[in-house]
Amino acid sequence: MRKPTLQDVARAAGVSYATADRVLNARGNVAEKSTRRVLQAIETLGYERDLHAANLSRGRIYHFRFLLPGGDHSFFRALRQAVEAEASLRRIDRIRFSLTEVPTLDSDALARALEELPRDCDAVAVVATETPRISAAIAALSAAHIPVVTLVGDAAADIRAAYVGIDNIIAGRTAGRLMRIAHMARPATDPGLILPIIGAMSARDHRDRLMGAKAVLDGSGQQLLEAVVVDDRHDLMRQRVTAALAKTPAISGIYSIGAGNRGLIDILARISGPRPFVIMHDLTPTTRAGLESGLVDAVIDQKPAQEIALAVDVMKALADGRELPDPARDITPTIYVKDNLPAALPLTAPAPLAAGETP
Amino acid sequence: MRKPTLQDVARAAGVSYATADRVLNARGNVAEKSTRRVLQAIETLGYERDLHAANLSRGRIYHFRFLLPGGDHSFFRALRQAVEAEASLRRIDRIRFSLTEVPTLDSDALARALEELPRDCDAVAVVATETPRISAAIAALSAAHIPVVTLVGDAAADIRAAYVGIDNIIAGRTAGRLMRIAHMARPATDPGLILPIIGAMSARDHRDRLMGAKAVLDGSGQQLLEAVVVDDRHDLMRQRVTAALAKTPAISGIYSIGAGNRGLIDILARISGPRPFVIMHDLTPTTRAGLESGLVDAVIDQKPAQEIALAVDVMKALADGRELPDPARDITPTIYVKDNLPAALPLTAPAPLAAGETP
DNA sequence: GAGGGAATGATATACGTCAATCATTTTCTG
DNA sequence: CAGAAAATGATTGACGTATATCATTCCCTC
Repeated sequence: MRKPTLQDVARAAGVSYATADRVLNARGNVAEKSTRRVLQAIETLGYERDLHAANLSRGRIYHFRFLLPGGDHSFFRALRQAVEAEASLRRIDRIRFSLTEVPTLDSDALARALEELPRDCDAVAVVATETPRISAAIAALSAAHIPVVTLVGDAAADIRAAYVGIDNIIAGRTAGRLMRIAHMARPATDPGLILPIIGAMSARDHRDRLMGAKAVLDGSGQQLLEAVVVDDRHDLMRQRVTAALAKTPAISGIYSIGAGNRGLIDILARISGPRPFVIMHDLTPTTRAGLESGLVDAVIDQKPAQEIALAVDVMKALADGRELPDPARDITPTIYVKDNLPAALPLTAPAPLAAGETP
Repeated sequence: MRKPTLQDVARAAGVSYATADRVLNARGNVAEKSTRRVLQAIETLGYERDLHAANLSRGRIYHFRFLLPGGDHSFFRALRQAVEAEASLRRIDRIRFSLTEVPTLDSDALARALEELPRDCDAVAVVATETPRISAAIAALSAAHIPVVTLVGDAAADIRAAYVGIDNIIAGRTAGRLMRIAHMARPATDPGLILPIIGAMSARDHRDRLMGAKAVLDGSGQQLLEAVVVDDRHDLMRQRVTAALAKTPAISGIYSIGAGNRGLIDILARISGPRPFVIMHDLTPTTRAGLESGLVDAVIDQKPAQEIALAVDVMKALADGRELPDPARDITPTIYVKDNLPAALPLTAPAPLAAGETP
């Protein structure tokens, strides 16, 4: 009862191995009748090509390229580290990675990087924004049979092969929901004031989050103040949020949509008396410390490591022409509170392997 | 710059392929000097055995056995479905699964199943409870070089090879934290009453969750009432929780620790006026509907599909004698609210493959 | 029914490893 | 130093597929 091989298929179809191979690999010069008989045999035997044997024979090594924003923002650093981690895990699967850093928030630089990308790879993953030039570059890659997976931020849906990342409107809605929960016991006469803090209004993901939060808070009674813009910078965060708190002392909730949270935590630490309910994005050393110290109440995370792992699974499936992996492993915004932070410890120590011992 | 093969290693070590093979596969009859030179060559060349070629040569097919509770509890059904899903995904990796259903909550039956388990597999995954007989059975399997991975519930940590699942104390703490957040705006004179509902006090996971919640709520002002025990049954849930609500109308929060939530949702739907803040466990059709309708405020989930996927990764790594996979993909209790529910839709439709087209 | 192109079969080599055999060389022991 | 034991080298046939070559057979057309 072992798995059928192509030999078995050929025998069952009453043709030679060579013909079965010609059908399987679409080499042409096969009579329609033979093609049908081979496909029929594949069907009835439940034949599946042994990918590992095939790749071994071809000497194939997968090559996946990542185009990720550089710079020292914690989130992108985490993404890049996740790529390194996957690289060492997947070497065994004959997968090679290339990681190119692109200037952050520079859509022309990204477009150029995509245009100049060497066509020597099996798939590309890129943190995209939606501009015509970038869309054109992605379409060109697709035309060259290099599927493009968008990561974190999406491009036009009909061009890229798949998007792996959270929906930022949903992330914003989730934050809004937590705000409602934190405010639900307040008296109707004082439902609460919520201050959103944003990196830039031009950033699509930030706008989406704000929009999502607003949608959930509408009609809840809580008033959403005008967003403070801080350019993802700690210093501007300190300045402008301090000013906002001075102007509106009754603020009962803060939703920090982008980065620069170190500045916000400094401010929170100095507040005496009741602190507002605070939600931040992305689990970084800073936000984690904020949760642990109790200055931050919730962090909404997109699990960069899992995102990269899923992206690699998707790219592999695309390269093999297989179905895309289980959507149940899809990325949804994760809520971290003080108590469900992931451990920084390994699962369990591996059993030591004696020298020369074979698995 | 292709990957070095064992031939390359042999050449570099100045020995024949046969000797290098004898070292790599610990076949014995090799001089210590040769062993050293080969290991040295492996080191300097960075040689890694090509697992796929090796398995092809051996004709090896991995065989993993799952021992999962049967019955129609949604959570265990989800676990079993996840195994089926992995089975079809991993067939390509030459992994075969066997799934045995064991009576729920019957530790003797589980122990027997473990004792009688055919020794024809490469690893076992089991939803374990901690009894001496089960521990002994697991130890026996380990002694027979069959690593055992515990799932959902752990056994003695020094016997099993790895545990894949959430920490239920942490899950309980997370629920407690959400309760605190939902109650944080209440006046000090009326901090709130919280009703825990439990399946059975004898269930370790339920006890742990309750303990975790209690730890976080201690000192918060909210009073944790005595737990109502409902045996994970809808009918008892309806009866006893109705009674509890009648007796203590001021209940402001309900923490349902186990199953039987269909009964609870029936009750909640009938409440007119302000409803208590409700937390349940495990995303099932029932709890999902509860979230969507607004009767339930939060669900704490352990992501069974991901849990199974991680367990398979772990078993594969154990079977290959490799390091265990990235702990960053570890399982932490996930908080679902109305707005961050996972989509039931696929990631993206796969590109259609022309007849006979080769990937 | 001959000629020509299309279709098919037979066969070989390679991919990297495992597992085995057999001949040969080295090392050890008394 | 002989003889035995240990170590090594050389080689071979799997595993399932890819890819290529060459000879043969089939079918269509004129």
